[in-house]
Amino acid sequence: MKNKITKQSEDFSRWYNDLVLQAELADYSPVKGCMVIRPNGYAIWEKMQAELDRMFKETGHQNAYFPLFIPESFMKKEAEHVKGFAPQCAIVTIGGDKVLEERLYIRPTSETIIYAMYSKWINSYRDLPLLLNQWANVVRWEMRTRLFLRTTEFLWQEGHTAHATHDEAEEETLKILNIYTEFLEKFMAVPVLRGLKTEKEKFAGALRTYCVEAMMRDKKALQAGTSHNLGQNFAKAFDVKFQSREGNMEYVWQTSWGVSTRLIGSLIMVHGDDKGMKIPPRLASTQVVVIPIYRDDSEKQAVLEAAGKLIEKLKTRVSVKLDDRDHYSPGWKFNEWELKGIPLRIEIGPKDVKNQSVIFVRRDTGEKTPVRFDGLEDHAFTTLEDIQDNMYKTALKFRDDNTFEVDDYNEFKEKNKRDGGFFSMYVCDSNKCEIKLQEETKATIRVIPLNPPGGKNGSHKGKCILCNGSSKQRVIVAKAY
RNA sequence: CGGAGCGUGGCGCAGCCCGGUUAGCGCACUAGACUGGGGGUCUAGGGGUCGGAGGUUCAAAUCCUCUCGCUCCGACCA
Repeated sequence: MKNKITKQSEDFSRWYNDLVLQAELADYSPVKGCMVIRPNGYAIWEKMQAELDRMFKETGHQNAYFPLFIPESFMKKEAEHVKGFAPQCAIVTIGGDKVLEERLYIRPTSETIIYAMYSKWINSYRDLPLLLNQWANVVRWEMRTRLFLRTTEFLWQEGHTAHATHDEAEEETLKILNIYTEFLEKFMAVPVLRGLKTEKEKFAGALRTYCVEAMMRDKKALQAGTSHNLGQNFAKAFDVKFQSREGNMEYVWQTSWGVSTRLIGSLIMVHGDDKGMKIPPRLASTQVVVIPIYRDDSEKQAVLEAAGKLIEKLKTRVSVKLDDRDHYSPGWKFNEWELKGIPLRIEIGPKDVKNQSVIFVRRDTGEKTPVRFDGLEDHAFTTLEDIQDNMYKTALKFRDDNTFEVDDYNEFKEKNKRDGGFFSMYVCDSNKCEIKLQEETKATIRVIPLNPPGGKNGSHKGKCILCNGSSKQRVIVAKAY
């Protein structure tokens, strides 16, 4: 009965694996590098999908579905794109029992096949903007995998839009970045840094890649979502043209953007502790678990009856589950639900029934509070709101406490090695400095933040920490997943 | 692909060097009783041809060869 998970402080990586397996979020599959998402994990993904889907639709996007297989010739049309993805693709060469005339790539992402269709569907400026999204699985042949964070097959959504002008495409790219930010912060209680990827880190085939980056409890960065302004690169490769109002044939301006089941990994690593997972209330399919406590049959009857009535009231405001399994002790259940991250636990025993009150136990703080039967459902609701809020604040404070402004390379190297964290520093645009940085410190430029804090005299400019060359603004450097 | 480690009931391991009764332990599981406000106790059970193939031997979980898989650390990536 001692399925203790490894302590975070002992070995973060083992802690993560233990948690994922023991909280029954996912399991290793018989296929190398792939995972099985178990009901506990999938429930979180469904919640994420529901919220994001709503946000996409509210901003005018529609869902569609494109094939899993992509003709090899499509993959090869956009030069940068092929270069970026060819090394990590799975390819079907046989169909039925015949060798295929043209090999079929299993989509690592769907730009190519979607834009082949766009070129067919888009004729006039009246057809724009075209705003589609698909929920799908994709396959990338990874060398090293980790549950949720990097698996050979994963689930995601990919949005693909086409616009008449560069500015509209840019606006769309940023609009999505805002949606991701809002989703991460409001629902996942994960604070993010928004900004631009460097040339080196951007998506293969994009003009610009924007991203949201979050800090995990081990102070490493995780890219939680990306939004690409594709410019006209794919439009040219796939001949996606439209006739403008003025009658000219022009290439469309495109965007693509996505978040994946990796978000579940970030949820775990941002909030989890030595007891297990912490699901933010807004993503919890079960927000409250009620644990009845009794000794004999007469107590059991009285407690369950009272619990039943309370649950009816609770159901009007929160999602609640009664754990009336008889073969586990209350203590066992406490640990079990804490491991699984249920935000709020309500204990009800004979004493409570007598007092017309119950005990609330918060997963975020562990705090125990007696609460009267009267108005219980409202109290549960506001407690959940408070948990949601507190989880965000705690994560934000952790990130802020571990973000450092540095102007001396040696100081950075030492601190990065010793403590880790996010480092705000000046780095110039040259690829050379970026590569040197990575080679010498294992840290990379995670993001060039939007709206950087102003330097002295409101200027953002500074000297590159490596070569002393000029740098337009501070960037965030960190070790990353 | 390079380095390290590991494959023994569902899970975690011991046994292996130094071959030899019936392959053992903890947890989980089943039945029952007592229990129940932070992972309860006792009793009685079920379950393994030791990753796979080949070899050495009177005899292999144990020695040898090959092979497959997994985890961790690096190079690639959401």
